[in-house]
Amino acid sequence: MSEAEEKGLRRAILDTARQLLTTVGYAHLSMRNIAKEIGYSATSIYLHFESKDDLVHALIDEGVDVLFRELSQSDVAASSPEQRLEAMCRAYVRFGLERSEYYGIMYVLHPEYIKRYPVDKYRKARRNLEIMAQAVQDGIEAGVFRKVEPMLAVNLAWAQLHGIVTLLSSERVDKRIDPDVLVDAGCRHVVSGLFTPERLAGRHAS
Amino acid sequence: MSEAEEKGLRRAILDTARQLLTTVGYAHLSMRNIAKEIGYSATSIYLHFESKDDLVHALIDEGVDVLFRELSQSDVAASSPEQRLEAMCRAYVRFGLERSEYYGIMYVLHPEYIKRYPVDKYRKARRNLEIMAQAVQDGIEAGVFRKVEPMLAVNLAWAQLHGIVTLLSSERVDKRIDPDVLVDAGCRHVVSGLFTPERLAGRHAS
DNA sequence: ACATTGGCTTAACGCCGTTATTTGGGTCCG
DNA sequence: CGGACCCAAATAACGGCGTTAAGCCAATGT
Repeated sequence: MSEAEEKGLRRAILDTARQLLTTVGYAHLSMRNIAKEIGYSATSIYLHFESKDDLVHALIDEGVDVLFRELSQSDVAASSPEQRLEAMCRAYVRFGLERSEYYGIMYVLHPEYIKRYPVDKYRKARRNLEIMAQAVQDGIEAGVFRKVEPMLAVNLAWAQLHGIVTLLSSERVDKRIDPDVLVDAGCRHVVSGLFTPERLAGRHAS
Repeated sequence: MSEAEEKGLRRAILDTARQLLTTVGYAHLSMRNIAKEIGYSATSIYLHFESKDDLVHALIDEGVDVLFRELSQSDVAASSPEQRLEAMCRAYVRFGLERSEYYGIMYVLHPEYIKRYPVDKYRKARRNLEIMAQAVQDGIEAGVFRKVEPMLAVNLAWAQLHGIVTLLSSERVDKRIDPDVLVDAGCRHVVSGLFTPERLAGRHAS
């Protein structure tokens, strides 16, 4: 429409698809309803994306950037390594719960539904773990964290946060559990699991 | 076929569906290919299940039972509360990775793809967390675990294990991370996160 | 011998992603 | 000016999906 004329159909398609992801979800995202929304025929989308997977890959790419930006902000906003790590954990969960249109296609969609995205994009996605790994590394060097393998520690942290995000957003967690409390416990659990025994002794102070 | 004649079509449908889940995955599980496999027309399935969701719910029900059985076995096989908990964590991950045909529909399939299953079945599914919560409770009473809310602790543990299972089985974890090492670290992390400071001091001994 | 049941089939509807074909207006060149 | 060409966009169509409606036919009961 107006948006299409200014910035091109490609941009309008992506925006409409992202909006449909939030309203109807991936399961009901179709080339035909994207097309109807922007007032074109479904096949016109194929002039800008070679397949639905290709379109979704482009959205994943955007999501990876958005997440990286939010992690970066949390990284610099906090001072000590452990505060930086915890801040990034909270940012990750917030992203997962609030930008679920991105999170779903980035990390939840099972690979059998979609072609893997190209190897070069993986490199970019990996930055989102590496920025957290750097905080772990810094914490180790500062003597606050135990001497662990940073990438292993970060993958474990990732699994914890990812588990929280997916269980909450798929509404599998019992209603008697307060989501905020769970998220809070998760983020602190991730950080305190890295503390040295000495640093751990004063845990209840934080 | 032969199986169908002995135990009824319903059983053959469930078995075929489960087998197709392992071979082609949920995304390509269809009423038509289940039917083709057992030599009936697709519409015959509707004589035994009112919908595809209904069929999958029946499989979820089976999966819940299988998981409960495996958790129970690990529960009694170990002695101390912390060993029981860790054994159940390992059993959970093993179930998630080895019986992924069940795990996918039980815990990964996004609710938008399938109708929620009935409330009474939720109760049964909750047993799988409650049996782990009991080990936490016992550990607290034995003075080995900190005084936490058992259901909160278990949901956090569940999130950790669920995250590990889903990231591994969707092949999102970097190949340089050894899956066994990750699982091992995860299970120990879950348990050690519950230890009292005193018990934690001797952590490296275990 | 006829009516009724019930297990099973085929036909069909409206979706889906995708490909092949056609339309139609604009642009460039002789 | 006229015709060749291009290209964005549309329509038609294919094979797949879950599901519903209608029909078939052998076994059963009376």
